[in-house]
Amino acid sequence: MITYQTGFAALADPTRRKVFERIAAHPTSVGELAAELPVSRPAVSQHLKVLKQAGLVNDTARGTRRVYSINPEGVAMLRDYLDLFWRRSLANFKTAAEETFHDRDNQPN
Amino acid sequence: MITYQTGFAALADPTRRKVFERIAAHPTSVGELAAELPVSRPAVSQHLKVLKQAGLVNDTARGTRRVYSINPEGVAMLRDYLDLFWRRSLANFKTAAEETFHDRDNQPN
DNA sequence: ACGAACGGTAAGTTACTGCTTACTTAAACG
DNA sequence: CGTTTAAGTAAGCAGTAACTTACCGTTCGT
Repeated sequence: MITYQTGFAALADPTRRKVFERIAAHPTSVGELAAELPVSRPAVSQHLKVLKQAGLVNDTARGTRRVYSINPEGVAMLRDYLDLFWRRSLANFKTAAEETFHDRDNQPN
Repeated sequence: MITYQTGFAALADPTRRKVFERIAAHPTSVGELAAELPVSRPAVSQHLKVLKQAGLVNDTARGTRRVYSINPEGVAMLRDYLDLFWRRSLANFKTAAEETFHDRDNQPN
């Protein structure tokens, strides 16, 4: 199942985020990623597994290679989560400011 | 410093995300959070420290209490990161589809 | 059919993270 | 002032996470 948990945990690791960003630049194979990064190929494989289970990437068999690309749905899900709480916090600021305004004559603070 | 690293890592822990969400609902004190969650008060304190260093929350002294609220800037930063890669992946899909279209006569596949 | 290329999996090690209890600090208030 | 209330800090422990090397399975080319 794709959850906020798996999504944010996937992006919490710096190496894995680099993998994610390279794939976002253009679809990439496992070996190509491993060549660009300072970790072994199995490490990249493990990171890709985590990213895939988080719903952040897709993979396609392409001969003996396996090409990974970004899954926009998972990315959008996390973005929308953050956007929700961003908007909510702005709304809270607004009402808090209004209450302070209304109370300013009664409550000298 | 506020980074993607600290931000995503902060939201990767389920308890910490609950803390974040409660604060987003309305500014809350440490003790109040601890009363609502299945962890000790020091644990909540430690989570709040991580969230604050990640730039996701602010705190204000309020007598002996300390009230935490959401920091919209940090939340927006993470949202914008995800939005960028979301848009980028959609653009990639589009160009990939166009290339497939152009090649359809030459490359039977 | 065989070898090479590519990639996933297993097992083990090291480092970090989240929790607890115990202690310290700071503000309010009689 | 001393006590109470609230919260941050320290130390220690258990679980997890990110690597490594070694191994196994598939697909392509000759």
